[in-house]
Amino acid sequence: MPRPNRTKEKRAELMPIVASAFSELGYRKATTKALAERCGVQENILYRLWADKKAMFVASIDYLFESTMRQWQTLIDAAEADPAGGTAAERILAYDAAHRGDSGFYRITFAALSETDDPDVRAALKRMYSKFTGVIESQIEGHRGHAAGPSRGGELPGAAVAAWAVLGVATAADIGRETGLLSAAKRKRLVAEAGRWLLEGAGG
Amino acid sequence: MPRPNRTKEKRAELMPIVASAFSELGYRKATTKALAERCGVQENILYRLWADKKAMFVASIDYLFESTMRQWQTLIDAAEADPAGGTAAERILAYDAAHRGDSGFYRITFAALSETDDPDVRAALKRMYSKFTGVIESQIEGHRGHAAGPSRGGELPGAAVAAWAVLGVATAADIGRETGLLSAAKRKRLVAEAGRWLLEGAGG
DNA sequence: AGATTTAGTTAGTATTAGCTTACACAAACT
DNA sequence: AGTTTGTGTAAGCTAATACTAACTAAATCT
Repeated sequence: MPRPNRTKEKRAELMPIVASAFSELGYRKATTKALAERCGVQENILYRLWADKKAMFVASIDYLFESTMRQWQTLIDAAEADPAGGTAAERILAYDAAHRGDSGFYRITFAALSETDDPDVRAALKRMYSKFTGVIESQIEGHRGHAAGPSRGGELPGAAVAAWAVLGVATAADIGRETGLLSAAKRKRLVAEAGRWLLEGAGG
Repeated sequence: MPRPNRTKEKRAELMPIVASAFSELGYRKATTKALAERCGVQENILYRLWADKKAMFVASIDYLFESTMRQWQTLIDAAEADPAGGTAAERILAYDAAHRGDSGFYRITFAALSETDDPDVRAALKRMYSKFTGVIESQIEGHRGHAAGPSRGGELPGAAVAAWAVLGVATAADIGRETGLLSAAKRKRLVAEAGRWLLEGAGG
């Protein structure tokens, strides 16, 4: 029988390019023509890999989320291997404070958030934020359980609330970056300080 | 001489309709046709009031921001008139916790945040967030200065950081609403708890 | 009334968007 | 070799979008 199907590989090859195009351009300006050009293929090809433009966008959301999760997982693994270097929550927070927004991932979330009347986009976003806050929440719980130091006990917001708040603070950093209102140093302080504050209510 | 120019009045009349259209539909789906239909006029007319679609969008951003500020101002005035009922910061927080997102204002900010490669849109956003965080910051300072109760002093994040964090938490509430991941009650808790926490580090 | 500017209506244009068709070539199999 | 399926290239199609032009009617003035 005939030549083998390389669709999956091709999709994997173009996915990062498509995702970064959506990140940089937003949904509207990431025209199918622009996407194809960046991929160095004809528009045609993209339509053999994904049903339509929206599918390319949704796939980009999933892809970028999973990239982030892989990154986090290495930090979680590192924390497990070497507990003395801080909890996973602390490491993620520190990493995020230093690199928040570097990937431009947040830009795609803004694009998605203004396309939420589409059920597929909304579903992808929901998936993403649900998993994100879930992971953050369990990391916060893990941190509060295992970390020494002055706990503020009952006064602390619940882990679920704190998780959403942490996510919000990170988003604020993104907005500060996007508008040019917050320098890299200030963004770092924002994520680190407010994040730590929400994590355990202590000044570090 | 000839008939008087009603341009300003007409603009003021249509502005809320245009703004709500952008809020509901996002930039992309708020076509000039759709905008005109909602306004009950021909597209033509809109182009006599604003230079182009982008100008309508930017005007909407400014308009919605100013609406919010007027709302806040009444709370600030009320706090000044009756200090016993809580500081302005507390009132704004409480109000926001209860009504966050009702206006759909946040939807336009998401749309704007994915159009930031346009200098005019970026400038409008920058203006908006700059004023917002400025007001929040001064309210936080006012609160910390005047409020009684257990202060956590040096451990608190600076007012500027706290202002951005509060804004972020509010945005997280918007995301939770938009994705359907946070119920009204949970959003309220999020804004109230995390907000209060960031405001003064006390459990209320 | 007549001049002059605004307001409303209708129609239209140029471009571009997303998406498809058609066809030649390449690679795997029997 | 021949068949079959996958891949690449080129062109094109339809619908919609942002934006304009042309014209009529209505106000306000002298």
